[in-house]
Amino acid sequence: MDLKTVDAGLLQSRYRLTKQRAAVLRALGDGGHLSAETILEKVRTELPAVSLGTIYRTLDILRAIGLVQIFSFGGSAARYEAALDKHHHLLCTNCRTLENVQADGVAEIAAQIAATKGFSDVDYGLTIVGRCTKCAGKAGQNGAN
Amino acid sequence: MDLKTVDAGLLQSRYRLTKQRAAVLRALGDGGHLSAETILEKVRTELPAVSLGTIYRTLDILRAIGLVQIFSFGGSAARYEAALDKHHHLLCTNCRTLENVQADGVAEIAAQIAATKGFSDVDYGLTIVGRCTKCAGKAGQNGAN
DNA sequence: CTCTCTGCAAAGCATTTGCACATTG
DNA sequence: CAATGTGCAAATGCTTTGCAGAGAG
Repeated sequence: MDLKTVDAGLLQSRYRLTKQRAAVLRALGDGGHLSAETILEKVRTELPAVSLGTIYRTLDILRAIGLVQIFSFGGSAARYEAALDKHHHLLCTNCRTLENVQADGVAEIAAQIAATKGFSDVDYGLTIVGRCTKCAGKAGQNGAN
Repeated sequence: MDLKTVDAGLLQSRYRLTKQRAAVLRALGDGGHLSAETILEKVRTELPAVSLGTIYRTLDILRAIGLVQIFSFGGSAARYEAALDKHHHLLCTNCRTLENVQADGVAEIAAQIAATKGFSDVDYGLTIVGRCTKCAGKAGQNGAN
């Protein structure tokens, strides 16, 4: 993630650019899908006193500005990622690994449905779940929303 | 939902057919997207002593058998519905109303991506979020996973 | 200087679980 | 009967919040 964009995003907003916020964005810069807890650990390597509350508050702000995207799936902790390109998610229900994928055509389908129903300010997300190659044996879970 | 299917589903499984489980399925029969709490209220009209723990345990079993589908989105309580046809979800981020929609072409897209990545036992779900006609003014949320 | 942010600790909710008793097959 | 399910209540895990002091602009 481009730090100029990051700082600009915060500065242009009504929010202040603090070292905690910059650190959270830096933690997400590597492109992973991180839980709040994991982000806390990463941020604490530079700022040992940060609290989990601040992480959550920061992530919420960054989401509001559009710099961060949340992925939450059934029960366990939500995962956060830098909002770069539009993409979809491929989740292994066994090892819970999450991967980004591109999917042509979904945008049109979603836009068309939304238009039919009179929705505005539309966003959409396709989540594909299953067993990844490494987890190909084992008991199965159901449902992808 | 067809009760013959329901009972058969439970009987064919290794699970017992208790009055609580039948009642939960009946509560979902009307086709709504219900929270565990709402299901509890409905079930208590016939079985006043049922506990929330039992509702959750039952829903989990019914999901495992494939009779029930979960929809969970960012933070708030999950919603459960009878698993009838394959469909997708249209969610108003303001009033949180949830509607089922059909979407041609998504199955193929998802199957193709899953195949490329070597996934097995695949399921997928498209969630479209936005502001419904009734909520067309107001501040906006972000992200659809 | 003023207003916003942070750390801390406590609270909040949704969901899960241990245990003794009730029920099913 | 033996195995499984249930109610109750306590526990858990993730996330949010109130407050007093610290920091940004």
